[in-house]
Amino acid sequence: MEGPVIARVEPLTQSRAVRGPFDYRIRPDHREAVQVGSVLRVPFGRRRALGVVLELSEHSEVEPERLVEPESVLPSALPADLVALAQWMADRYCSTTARALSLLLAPGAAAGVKGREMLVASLSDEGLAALADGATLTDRQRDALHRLEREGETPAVQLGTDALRRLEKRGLVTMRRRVVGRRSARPPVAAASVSAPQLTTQQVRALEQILEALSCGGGFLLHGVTGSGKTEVYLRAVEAALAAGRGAIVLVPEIALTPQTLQRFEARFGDIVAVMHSGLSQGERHDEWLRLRSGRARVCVGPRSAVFAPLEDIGLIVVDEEHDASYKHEGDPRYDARTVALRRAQDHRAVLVAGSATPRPESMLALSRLRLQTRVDGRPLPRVEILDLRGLHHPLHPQTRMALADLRRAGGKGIVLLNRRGWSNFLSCRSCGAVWMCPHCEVALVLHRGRQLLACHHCGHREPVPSRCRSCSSVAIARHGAGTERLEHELAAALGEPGFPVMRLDADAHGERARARTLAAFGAAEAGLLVGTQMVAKGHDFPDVALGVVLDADQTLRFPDFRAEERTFALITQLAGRTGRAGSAGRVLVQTLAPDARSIRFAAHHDSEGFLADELVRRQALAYPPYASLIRVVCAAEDAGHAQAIASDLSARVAVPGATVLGPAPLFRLRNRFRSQIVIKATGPEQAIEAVREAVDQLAVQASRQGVSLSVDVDPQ
DNA sequence: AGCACGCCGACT
DNA sequence: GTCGGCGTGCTC
Repeated sequence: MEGPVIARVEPLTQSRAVRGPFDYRIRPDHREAVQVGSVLRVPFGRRRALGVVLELSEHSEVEPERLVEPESVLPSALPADLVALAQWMADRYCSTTARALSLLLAPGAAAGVKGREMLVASLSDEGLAALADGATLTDRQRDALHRLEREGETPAVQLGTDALRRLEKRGLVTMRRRVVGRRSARPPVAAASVSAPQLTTQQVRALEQILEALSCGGGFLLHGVTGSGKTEVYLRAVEAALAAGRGAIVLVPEIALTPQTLQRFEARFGDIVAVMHSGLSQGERHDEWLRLRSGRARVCVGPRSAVFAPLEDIGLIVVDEEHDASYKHEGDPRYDARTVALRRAQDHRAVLVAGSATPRPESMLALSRLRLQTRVDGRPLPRVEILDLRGLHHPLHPQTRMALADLRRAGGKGIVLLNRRGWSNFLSCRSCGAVWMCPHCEVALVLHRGRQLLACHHCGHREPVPSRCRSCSSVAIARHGAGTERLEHELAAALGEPGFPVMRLDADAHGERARARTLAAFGAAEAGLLVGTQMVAKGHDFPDVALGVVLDADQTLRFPDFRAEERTFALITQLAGRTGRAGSAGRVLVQTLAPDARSIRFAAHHDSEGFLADELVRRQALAYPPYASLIRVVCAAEDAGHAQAIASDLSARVAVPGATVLGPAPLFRLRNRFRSQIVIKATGPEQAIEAVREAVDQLAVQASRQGVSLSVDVDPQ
């Protein structure tokens, strides 16, 4: 018996119109290497493509003369369970197997990233003899040989490559290239060597339930106020999973600014942790992936893509800050890492623990809840005051101004949150009224004064700041609205002084490094203000923040979306969670034009219980998630008619019992493409997903020929 | 006849 | 996504 000779291969094309699998005959010399999950280079049409083996078989339906052989087998094959996961994702998110597989491949596998090689030297027999018989050697050469004798094979750079090269010529050392891991080895840390803090009663109770489920699987929502010690519960649960000989995945939101969580895992578990973060190069990611695949690392900490960590046996999956929007992938397939985590946990009979201070209604319904109601340091929650901004013409409420002045006088720290970047929202001409718009999108350009440009926040278009109006040549240009840049400027002018710095943190603040520096500076400062977008409310733990201010709480509320309330509640609650100090509770001010909005009221009372109960009632009454599923399909094309036509065709095809189809409705033009959207609301998601998948598959060829791209979003955010 | 273009199917 | 084959219709 020579084993299977046919490989069913999915070619990794991005096109919806190309569907595999395609059969290939496996060469005898490839038979051992080719497994389910193997990545092959295959002839495909008159081109070559990468493909992933979905299945092995003895037979093929294809006529033998048409079968060809793969050219090569790439290293870093995908584990079989991830191949199955990709196929499930393709179905669930109405995408293609090839696109899903591309997301799960080892980082850089497609680009041919390999292990990094390093020149290493070792002592030859002649070299050993030379040391003994006192051959002519320079001091440097003698040192090098002695070290090689003591330590064996050593990286050449440590001994001086030039000296070694001469020794090599004389035959005293041998040099070769060796594949090495890119990340500097971290010291293994014994679990006991890092002192773990004493757990609170509630932490103990939560942990007990999680540990009990480790043998059979289960899903938990760890609902705990900020500072209630959720991370310590995760750490203990991971420890237990490791002790049971299994692995763990810890998902964290995509904020490169919170290395704290990563560091706690590394400090507790040492080199058994693979950390995926945005600071790693592609090669480093690849090496971390290999460490997981080979079992050298058994814990993976990282953002949403870490849910695809190639672990053999997963005992636990943690989703930290489970309400965070970054768990939703914005490319195709538009997967939700929380949903995928649940699926993977089921596959591996693992426990899922989703933690948050502001959980989603979805998780309330789907998971069993564990509560952490007290903070580990006993700190009380801050007083939250709602400031009615109606009828006021100044962007700062008098009480806000007073509070800021008091803060400066007392020498404390404060965070001011404004969810709007830039200097001014939009510019208009005072004489003819023309508004500066993005040439590619139907949105106004935002003024960035510091960078001296107008920018489109949707497509990235930028242009110089105008000195006169394009249509009427007037030089009178009005700047409307204020963003974080202007706010920082004005607060610095009004309050800033050497002992009271005003800093800004938003997506504009040049690069991750600069942001990390800003955070470090604010963390270390005795007093001062941190001004920024929602970024400032996420994940960072600064001690001693006495005042938190939300300048425009309605900004998220005005968003035309059924999750607007949830987002607003979360934003205020997260900021409140960051406010307060050991001695005093701190204070949070919420400026709003809608002081009676439910989300704002509940947040002011720290009542996530009440908010969730109320929100669930509302969702049920309106038949919104989690009581129904939404599927959004966007058709985009340079030709408005084509986009509209495909959308209409789609909406006619997806009508299934139990589903309501809304639209097609036009969306604003984006990146030079007109867009038309339909939304399907269904009580039973499976049927609706299947209907959409079929309709999209049928229309895929026609759409691509008309230059229409289809984007399906199951459970949109 | 020669060719540009659009449509359509194939890709193992 | 990309290619080639094929039909149509225009031009030399």
